[in-house]
Amino acid sequence: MKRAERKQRTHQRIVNVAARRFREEGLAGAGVQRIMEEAGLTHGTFYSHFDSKADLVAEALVSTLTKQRKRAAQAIGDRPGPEQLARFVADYLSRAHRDAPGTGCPMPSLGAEVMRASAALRRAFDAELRESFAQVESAARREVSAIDQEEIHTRSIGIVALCVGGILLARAVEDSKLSDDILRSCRRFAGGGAREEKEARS
Amino acid sequence: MKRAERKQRTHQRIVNVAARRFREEGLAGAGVQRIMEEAGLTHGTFYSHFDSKADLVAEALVSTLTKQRKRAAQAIGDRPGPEQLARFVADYLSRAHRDAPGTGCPMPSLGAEVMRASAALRRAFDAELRESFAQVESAARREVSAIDQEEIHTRSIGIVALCVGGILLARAVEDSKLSDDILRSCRRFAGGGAREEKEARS
DNA sequence: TGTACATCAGTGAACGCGCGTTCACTGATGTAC
DNA sequence: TGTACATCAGTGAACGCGCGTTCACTGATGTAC
Repeated sequence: MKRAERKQRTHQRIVNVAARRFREEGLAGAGVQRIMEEAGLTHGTFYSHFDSKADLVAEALVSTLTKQRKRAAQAIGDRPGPEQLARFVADYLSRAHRDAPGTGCPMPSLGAEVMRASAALRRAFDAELRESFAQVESAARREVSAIDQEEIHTRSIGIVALCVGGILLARAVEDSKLSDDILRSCRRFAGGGAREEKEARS
Repeated sequence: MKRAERKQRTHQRIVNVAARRFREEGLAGAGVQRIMEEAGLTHGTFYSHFDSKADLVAEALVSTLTKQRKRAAQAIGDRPGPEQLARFVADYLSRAHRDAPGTGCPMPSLGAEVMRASAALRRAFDAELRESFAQVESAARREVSAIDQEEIHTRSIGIVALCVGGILLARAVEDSKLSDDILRSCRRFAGGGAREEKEARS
């Protein structure tokens, strides 16, 4: 079974390269040939690993969203307490995250292309997004003392949208002072003001 | 001077078609040839109107951001009062806006591509975004009674980011119930809960 | 254990296509006398 | 006012390029006897 093992490793290598390049250059901007080249292969063998580029996109997208949740879980930490949500927000809306689209959350960088993609890809995105909402919701449940379940739900989705929009805008502008201002304002608006100077991702 | 006038009208027609198609299909997805075809012209004459596709992109982007502010101004209305911000949010985070990317705000649909674009385009985006922040800020100034200037600034940027992220996510998911939930939650999170059932864009 | 064979991950050339861009041209429009 | 000419918005064919995809092949790896 060594052959299958090696193939699987190659497969994963392609997915990893693609996941980074898609986030950096967009789904349309990152081509099969250059992804394969960076993975140390000729583009001919691509189709022995994937049926089509769309398959690679789907696998890479799910992979990055899963990794993003792992990263968020690390930022939130395992100590329960009122600061869990604030830590998530501080990590997500950090300068480090803004400056590294290739290793960050795929929602700001690929969301618009997902919106134009096939129903199948959007369904996959759906499922992943629900997981992310649930993750934030469970952190929110321990955050502010006296809010009801519905408000926790509302607040969790709102914070995720705020984070995604904040990173998107902070990356799109040219002036770095404006960009920093966007990050800072979004962190405060999310209620993470108390920890705003602590940026987990350095 | 009739010739110049006619040319200018043609020029504007191209920009209008492009502005819609860019938002619908992305900057990379909308090609010069099909834009020209839809404007009722052959693609050959494109370069008597623009130096390059990048020029068209810049002009279309500025045009749509300006129009977006006009639309927002209309939604906010001219009556001063505490509901101005809520009206902006209700209009922006409406199902109608979500379902019509081609005529809506370009930030959710094109933000990620702007982030990868030239410094020149990002500077143009910069300037437009500042105007949009200022518009929301002036509405926010009349909204909640006792908040200081800095909080108004923070809140305005936060609300814009929330709106952009909310529309982005609401468009990307496949399940319409989840999408509606995202819009509703973001409206409430923005503090626009009181008016949430009133969707200005029908 | 040694050899002959089958497998299949990876190679490299080629495909049709649409992209952004160029350019020699046409012919209606507006101007000059 | 009528005519001859210049202008230039728009035409249509062509360019080189990189895209996603296909396919006949090679040669190292693992298996069977």
